[in-house]
Amino acid sequence: MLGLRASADDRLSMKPETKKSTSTAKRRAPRKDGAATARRIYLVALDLFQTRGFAETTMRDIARAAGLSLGAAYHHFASKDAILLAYFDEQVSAHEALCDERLEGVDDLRARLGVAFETGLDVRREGRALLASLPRVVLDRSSPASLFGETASDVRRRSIAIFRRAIEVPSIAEEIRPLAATALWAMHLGVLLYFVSDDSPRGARTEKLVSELLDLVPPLAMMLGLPAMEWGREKLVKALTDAGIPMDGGSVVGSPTSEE
Amino acid sequence: MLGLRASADDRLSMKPETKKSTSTAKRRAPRKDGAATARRIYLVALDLFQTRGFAETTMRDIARAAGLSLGAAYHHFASKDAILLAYFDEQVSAHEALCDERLEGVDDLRARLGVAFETGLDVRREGRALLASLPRVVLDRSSPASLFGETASDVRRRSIAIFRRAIEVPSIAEEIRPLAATALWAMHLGVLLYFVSDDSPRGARTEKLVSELLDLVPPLAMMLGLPAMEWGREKLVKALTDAGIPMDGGSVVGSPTSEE
DNA sequence: ATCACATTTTGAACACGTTCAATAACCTCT
DNA sequence: AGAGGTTATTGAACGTGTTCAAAATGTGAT
Repeated sequence: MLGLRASADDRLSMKPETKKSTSTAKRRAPRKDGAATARRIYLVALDLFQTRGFAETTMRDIARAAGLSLGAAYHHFASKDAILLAYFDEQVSAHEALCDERLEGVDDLRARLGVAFETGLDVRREGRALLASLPRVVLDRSSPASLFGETASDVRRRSIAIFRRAIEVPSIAEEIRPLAATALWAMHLGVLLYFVSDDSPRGARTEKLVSELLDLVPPLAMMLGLPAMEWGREKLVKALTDAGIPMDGGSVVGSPTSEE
Repeated sequence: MLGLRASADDRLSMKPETKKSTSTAKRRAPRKDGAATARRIYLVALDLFQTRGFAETTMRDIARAAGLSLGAAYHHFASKDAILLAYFDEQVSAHEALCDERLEGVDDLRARLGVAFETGLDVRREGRALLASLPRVVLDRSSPASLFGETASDVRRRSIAIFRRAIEVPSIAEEIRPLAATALWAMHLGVLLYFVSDDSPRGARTEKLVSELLDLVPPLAMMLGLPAMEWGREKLVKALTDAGIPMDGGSVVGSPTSEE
């Protein structure tokens, strides 16, 4: 009902000690149905999240609905946030797949951007309401299950990579692609933020906004590609790299020291 | 020790029912020291936040340190977030005052931008670590004490207004000032995000980043002011206003309906 | 002084996310 | 079959933010 795919299973369990017994060559068969239970919890939880909202759903509700005890639920998911995180992760996977598929054979920059953004919305349309809880999970450094640090920079990286592939056209110079991809990703985040509170039929309002904003990108890119702009381009890239902000999605705010 | 000013007192109590007895002309003298107690809680709380961190400080700690019971603390502040919010509010006030003061007599655009950004950092330098809790409070819609909706759009509005005043120079056309101010404010937010994890001496790294980024703004503004850019400007402004995103800070993500 | 009233304070309670030691179920190797 | 070890599950507990009815404390008018 939510478009989950089996490939997401290995990302469902986020407990660190899960992969510890790989010392010798012994392969231990998955016991009874550990992954299956995790998946059941996951599905039940998402259903509750969508119905009542994230904050209004308690871990006890989830455990009860999944037919487990509270402690058992915590055995499969390190935290409540981790369940949500798995969902966002899965959405990014879906976005990756759908976007790459529809990008096939499309050459025009504007069209490619349209695909990247449209598929991003398509994938999240059903779980739109749930998206409102994203900021808390994504931006809160203190929460251990939260990204921003390393725990799930993976999601960020992959999400940026989607836009990087979308702009792989001759009209966009190689050297500004990382920067452009990150900029588009940021724009995409802003669009999603708007998407959350857009109650027009199927998010039509957001679609229109995206369409008009994207119309501006190719001309802008063409301008920035002009030789007269070289000074600005170089200075911008230098300023950001000097500050330790890599443009490959490794770290968004780039803490100069602690990141390794 | 934190640069608090008396003018912030009226923003300290965020409970709605506080101002209800203004029916007749009777003026009831402030009882004993309601505001004073609130201020004591506020100061003690900030001290604890700075020392141990926001998440690690409990409301019970705050109440004990202020010599009150837990319930009494909640009488003065609706939530833990509300205390933090009061602090951010106060920082914006300090930014307003300091920036307007130093802006006096400065005409050059680049210099004015420098003042606006530098004072923004100056004001927050002491409480830098505490700033890390901002995203949670600012972006979480579910929390009642949190902005994003109406509760504290005031802070946002005033913060944007600072940058609006900074760009009131002839070289910036009237009609793009709202847009430019909001863009600068967003940039300022990004800078603050970087500031939080910058552990160079006094945030020197952030200073440098700001300086290099600001160098790019005047040329960019000049370019955007060119007649050839009119199409893009108009289209951008139209797209954003069509989407219900006002450029005066009323609502950042612009929920098309519920906002009134 | 006394009454009525608003504010302040208290202490106990609630629901929540999370942790933990103990126990049960199961697999693999001998 | 049994031993050793790993995983799954349980139920109780902890500490947290927040709420609430009741009591205390003051203020203004009678």
